[in-house]
Formats: sequence, structure tokens, C-alpha cells
Amino acid sequence: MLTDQTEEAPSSALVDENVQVESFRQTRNSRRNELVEDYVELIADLITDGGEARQVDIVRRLGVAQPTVAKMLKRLASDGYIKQRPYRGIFLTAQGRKLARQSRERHQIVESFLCALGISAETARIDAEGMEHYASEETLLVFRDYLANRK
Amino acid sequence: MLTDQTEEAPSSALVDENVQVESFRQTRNSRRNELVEDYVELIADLITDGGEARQVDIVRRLGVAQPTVAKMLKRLASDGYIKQRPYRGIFLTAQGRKLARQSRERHQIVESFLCALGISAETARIDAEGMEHYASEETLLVFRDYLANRK
DNA sequence: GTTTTAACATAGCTATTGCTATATTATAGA
DNA sequence: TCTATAATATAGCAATAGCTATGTTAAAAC
Ligand SMILES: [Mn+2]
Ligand SMILES: [Mn+2]
Ligand SMILES: [Mn+2]
Ligand SMILES: [Mn+2]
Repeated sequence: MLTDQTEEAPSSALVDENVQVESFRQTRNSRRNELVEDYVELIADLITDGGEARQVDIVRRLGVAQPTVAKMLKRLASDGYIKQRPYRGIFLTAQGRKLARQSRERHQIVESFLCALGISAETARIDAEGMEHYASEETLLVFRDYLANRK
Repeated sequence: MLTDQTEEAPSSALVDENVQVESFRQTRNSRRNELVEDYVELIADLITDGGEARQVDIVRRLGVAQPTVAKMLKRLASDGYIKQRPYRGIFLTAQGRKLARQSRERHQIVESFLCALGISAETARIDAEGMEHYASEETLLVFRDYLANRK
């Protein structure tokens, strides 16, 4: 009579230890890729929109200091996501384009889903910017279905 | 005739610069609180469930090395979230209890919402563990409404 | 063709979050 | 009570992500 546990998350009891460890592990892993994803996604958007992505454009869009971006771009280059040509802009490698495409798609799905739920465009933008990096394939599929099946 | 922009996120055009900067700023800010929130939430859960939260319990639940937890607990103590009594466990301050309650509630809403959408319990757990930290009040309200208004 | 300026590079600092190795100590068992 | 063990503390290292200050240089302006 009081048991209403269909499709419900547990309300306060501790979950199984191994399950929880695995959740935290995966979350730490996703967190480690957040910045890289946002950078390549932004670079791709800048190129799509204006034909080029210079360091200074990224600085303006991210709202961080220029040396912060410079350092990150070095890392992205050494990790094989981009090629830099000073004063000529940043170029994505094949690997970079692939990650950018995936990131952009995930971002778009999450943001559109939040909008479809009735959340304001500004809030959807902000929340999606963080949440996108933690949405699994299974979740993205459900979001996509939701978007497709509303009238 | 081709304009179908109701409740839709833009598909690839760059958003306004100031809007984007603000999104990234807020996201960076949320990210800075992720770990603190997970720690106090976990400590509260351990206390609720077993009466005590020792360092070694947190180590086991998070899946990180013991000195990592020891260092973080020092920070939580110096930030006023907890009191430590070695071999006696971790105790939440009023400030810690407040943050724990808020974090636990957000976590629960996000996880229940994902479950309600039909996402599997395991995936919902994992995704919620990351997404919870980026869900705004507005979004939580919509999630809550969705949970309340489904038959 | 100079000169100014804006873009980029580099040095050096801090804080955060992880790790391994090792020391210390409180509790539990014999 | 003594001792073994498990819990905690500490030292020291690395990677990441931010900052300010300052140097260098390519492009623009004159
Ligand atoms: Mn993004
Ligand atoms: Mn993002
Ligand atoms: Mn949580
Ligand atoms: Mn979490």
C-alpha cells in the first residue's frame, strides 16, 4: 500500500557500493573531457560561422585570459585535435572534427530537449553547457525520441 | 515558410557573444562546486544509513586513494562544512547539513526524472551523478512538475 | 617604409584533484 | 597488557586550469 517504487530512484538509502564507485568513476572521467569538448566545439562553430577561429576569438567567447587559451591550444595540438598557424587561425584535424561533431550534436540534443520541456532559452543554454558532458548515449536516445515524438 | 524556430535551440549559428561568455562562466562556477557537493551528500548519506561516516567509508564509496580523501576532508573542514574526529568519523556542521540537503534533493530530482523518462536505473544513476551539478532552479522546477504530473 | 597596434608567446604564480610511498596511532585481538 | 592491524596523517609528485606581467612579432595604419 505504501510501496510505490515503480521507475523511482531510491529516496535516501545508500546504493550498492560497487555501483556507486562506478558512477563516480565515470563521472570523473566525463569531467576530464569537458574542456576539450567545449574547445573543439567552439572552434568548429567559429569556423562554420566566420570561416576562421583565432585564439583571440576563443578568448572572447570563453571569457578567460589569453594565456589560459594559449596553453589549452598547445595541449589540444599535442593531443592531435588541432593545428595552429599563428595569426592564421586554428584548424581542426580529422580527430578534432570528429570530436567537434559529436560534441555539437550532444549539445544540440540536450539544449533542444530542455527547451522542449518549456525551460527558457537562456536557462537551457546555461544548463546544457554543463549537462551535455554527462549525458550517455542511452539518455541522448531518449531525449531524441522525446523531441521526435512530441506533436 | 521554412522558419520553424518555436522552442528550438539554434542548430549551428553562433549565439550572442555575451550570452555565451555568461554560460561558460556559470558552468565553470558550477564545476568548482561539484566535488564539495558530492562529498557532503555522501557524508550525509553514510550518516543516515550507518550512523557514521569515516574517512575509509568515503574512500570505498568514491573509489579514490585515501590521501585524496584526507586532503579533501581537510578542505571541507577549513571551509566549515564538517568537523573531523579521527577514528570517530566525520560530522556535518549546520552549513554542511544545509548543502547536503540541497545536493541530495537536486540529485534525487534529476535521477528520478531520468528514470521517469524511461532511462534505466543504472544509466540514470551515472548520468545524474554528473548532471545534477548543472541543473538550475528553473530546470529543477520543470523536472519536479514533470514527475508530479505524470499519471 | 616606418610605426603603431593587436595577436600571440612565455614565465611564473596559485588552487584543485588526483597519485604513491611511508609514517603514525587508535582500536581490536590474543 | 601487549601487539597486530586497520585507520589516519603527511610528504612529495604530476596534471589541469586558472591568473598577471611582460616579451615578441605579424599586420595595419600612416
Ligand atoms: Mn558545448
Ligand atoms: Mn559544455
Ligand atoms: Mn550526488
Ligand atoms: Mn555528483
